[in-house]
Amino acid sequence: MLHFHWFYGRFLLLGFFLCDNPIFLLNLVLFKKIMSKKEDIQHDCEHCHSRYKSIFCQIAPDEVKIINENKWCQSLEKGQQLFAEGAYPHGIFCVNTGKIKIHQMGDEGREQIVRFAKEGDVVGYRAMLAGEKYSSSATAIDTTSICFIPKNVIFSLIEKDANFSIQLIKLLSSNLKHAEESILHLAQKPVRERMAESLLFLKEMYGLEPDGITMSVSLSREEIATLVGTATETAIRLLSEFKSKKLLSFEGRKIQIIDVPGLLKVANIHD
Amino acid sequence: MLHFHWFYGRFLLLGFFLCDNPIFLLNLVLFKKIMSKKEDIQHDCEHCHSRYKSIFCQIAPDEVKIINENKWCQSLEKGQQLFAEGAYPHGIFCVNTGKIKIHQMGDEGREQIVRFAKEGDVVGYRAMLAGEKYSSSATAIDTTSICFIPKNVIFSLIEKDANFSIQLIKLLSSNLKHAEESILHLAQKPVRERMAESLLFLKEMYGLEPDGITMSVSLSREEIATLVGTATETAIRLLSEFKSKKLLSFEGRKIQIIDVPGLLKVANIHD
DNA sequence: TTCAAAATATGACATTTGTCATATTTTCAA
DNA sequence: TTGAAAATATGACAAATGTCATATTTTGAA
Repeated sequence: MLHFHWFYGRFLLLGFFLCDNPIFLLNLVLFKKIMSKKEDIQHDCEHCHSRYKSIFCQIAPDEVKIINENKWCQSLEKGQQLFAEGAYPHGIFCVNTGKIKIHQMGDEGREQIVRFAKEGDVVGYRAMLAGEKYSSSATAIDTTSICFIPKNVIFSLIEKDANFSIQLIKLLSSNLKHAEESILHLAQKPVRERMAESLLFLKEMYGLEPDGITMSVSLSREEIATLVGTATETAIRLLSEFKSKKLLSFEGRKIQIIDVPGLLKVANIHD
Repeated sequence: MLHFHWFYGRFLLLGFFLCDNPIFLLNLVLFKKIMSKKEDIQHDCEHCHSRYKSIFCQIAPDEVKIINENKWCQSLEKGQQLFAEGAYPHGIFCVNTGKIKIHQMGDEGREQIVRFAKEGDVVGYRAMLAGEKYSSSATAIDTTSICFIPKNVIFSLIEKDANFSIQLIKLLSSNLKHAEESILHLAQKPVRERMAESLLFLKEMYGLEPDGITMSVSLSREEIATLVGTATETAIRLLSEFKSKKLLSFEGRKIQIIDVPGLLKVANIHD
């Protein structure tokens, strides 16, 4: 099953690569028919619950219709890659449900997580809008359902709807603000503070399970380390330390946040 | 003289603060008349040499005229602050000539440089476009001449000209790409590599003097440290090390780049 | 010019953090 | 179920980097 997904993913990327070339568009449509699985429900944008949380929240009904006719939905299993650093973007991905990490590969083959996405977020737009190759990869960190919207649809929307441009501008501005804050913290905060901060960030980003304490997102120690910007062993040690200090508890990858004020203190976050 | 500039800067910010309120617009005009110095030449956007290098390179002549009528030019001395973290933006600044650093203050009162701007670049747009307070400060690191364009002019340009929106989107995308690369490098590269990289970056950004080896930008050791993300002493030691290894030479703040391939090697940059 | 303040430089040392080795536990496919 | 591989955990140690003290040089205002 996983092998099938991997195989399918490769073909999908090939499909996107060809989709700027009109000769291959028919092939792509056929390809979709053949490769689409039952799980890949083609959602309806007009009634999409996550649209109202997204950059598409203000667009005209006509435009929603155009998107709906041109989009294509897909589901991803945990660990499946949506796109890879170095590939060419042919559209953007809207997250319907699930969780995505945006990550880059460092010189020594170590990964660095730079952003996350969840329901209502849009993924893969930076490179597409800039007209560049992807500078990061995107991978599902949970079962995820996404819709792909082709490049030309987005650019014609920018042409027609200044409000949509402003939404994109605000999104990029927000990303940039967070990135620059990360720069500041990576340069100046010790690992312990960054670890506490990252855990609180993940809690804010993905929220808690119905029990009110367990974090909804489940990451490996290595992934947590690549988010914090430290070695896996250091991340493990810090998590154990936080556990022994009763700031949190965990059972494998299920982390419970016990003491938010305590974590804020360790993270050196005041006001 | 410097005291006068500081004083003037405060009033300038006050002016911007009031300029959304129509009642104060007349006052602002008067204020400009009174406070403008001879050095603050009011340039003509239609013949502006740096416009063609900027996000305004493609806008219609009518729009250039509107900008020209609403803009206001100012010159800054080295060290003078353009805007401060926490203040509210009322427009954007276009750099005519000179050099600007964008920096944030860390918890322990240590500064972190997150971006630079030069001729043709635009400054202070992130916060303005996002409708937020400034998340960074901007300070001249050389004698600089800037033009201020009010918020409403920019937003009406976004409304009218989709191409201008795309320019802004590409600018933010480019900033975001660089910021995420910085995150990767701060998290994974040792200080020595980052120092070599930063020096090469400054050489690319601001170029060399006519002698072909001296860097045009002149920063204090402390500023270099806040760019690299390290302690001032470590920055000093690394510069001395590079000097003794004949990768560069310096006399105070004037740094000569001697061995670019050597620096690339230290920075661990291949291709 | 002169002098005090700031910037630069350098040594000694402490601390943080990463690396390597290895044990233990968990996971997952055969 | 079972066994191999992967993930987690922990100790010992090394390396990188920051901090503090202090000397030297440079800068800029009186």
